[in-house]
Amino acid sequence: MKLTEDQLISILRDSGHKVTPQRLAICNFVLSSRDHPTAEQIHSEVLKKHPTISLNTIYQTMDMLKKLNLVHELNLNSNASRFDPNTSIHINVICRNCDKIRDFESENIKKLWSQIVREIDSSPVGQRLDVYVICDDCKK
Amino acid sequence: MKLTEDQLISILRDSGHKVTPQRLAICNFVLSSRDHPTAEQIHSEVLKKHPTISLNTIYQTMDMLKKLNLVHELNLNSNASRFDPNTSIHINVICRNCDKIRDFESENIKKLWSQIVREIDSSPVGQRLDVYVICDDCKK
DNA sequence: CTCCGTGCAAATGGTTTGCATCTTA
DNA sequence: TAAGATGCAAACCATTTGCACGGAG
Repeated sequence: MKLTEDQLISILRDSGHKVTPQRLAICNFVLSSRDHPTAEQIHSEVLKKHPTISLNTIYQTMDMLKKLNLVHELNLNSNASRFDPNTSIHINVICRNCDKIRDFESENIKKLWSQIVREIDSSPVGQRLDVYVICDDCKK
Repeated sequence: MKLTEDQLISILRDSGHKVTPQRLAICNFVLSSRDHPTAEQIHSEVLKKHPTISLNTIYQTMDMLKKLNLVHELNLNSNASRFDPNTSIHINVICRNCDKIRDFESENIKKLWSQIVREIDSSPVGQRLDVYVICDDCKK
């Protein structure tokens, strides 16, 4: 995770949120995840340490993290959203078949992207770059 | 609409689909739309000419159009998907507040795309490029 | 002590499914 | 006449909402 626990706690307190063990557990898992988990997947992971935690709490915490811009939500064509702790400009390489997501970063692409965004006469508050592929596993 | 009715009918027949009045009505509306309508919006529009058409038929027809690559589906953070008849490479400028979508085209996007294809070691089958803004109406 | 967070349960609502009937080719 | 499309109703299921209780500050 790119944030230490102390940094995370500061961010929560500074933004007027209370620090609870459930919140810390959810944030620790999601922010260090490289797998773009669904709410359900976050839930079943955090259940291991907090056996009574509810899905509701996952959703509320993800709303909070979205507002703090610490995660992005990716709505895919399949039912469940996925959460991405990588909030820098990058490409989501997404398999059309199994929804697996791989992050792809490139300086060239960032440069071209910011050039294009400059042409749009509104100030952007975010972006999403998806490239759809059929992943190697699904090609078999 | 970029397709004549005859062209549309040929595409349907060639791909093994029957041509029904409902299908034509839905396709005519969606493919000429510049508004990224939801299934509900398509439904209430087509109801005017076909008072018994069901939402189910809208969904099935949109699935067909997606497979024919005549529309793209955009899942947004709000509940309902929107359908985009512009399947060329472009940017969706989306208002974070009201979900209004404006298409943005630029020569530089093609440059960006060929760069992406060059750098990613899988052949892309599609893409989605979003820029999120707060639109002028919502800024007020 | 007060407010916010948590967790349970119920509600919501877009989308999907099952199936009988109708239509196209 | 056979395969596929339509339309109605019911099912689905991720997410949201309401609310009483509990813990952080």
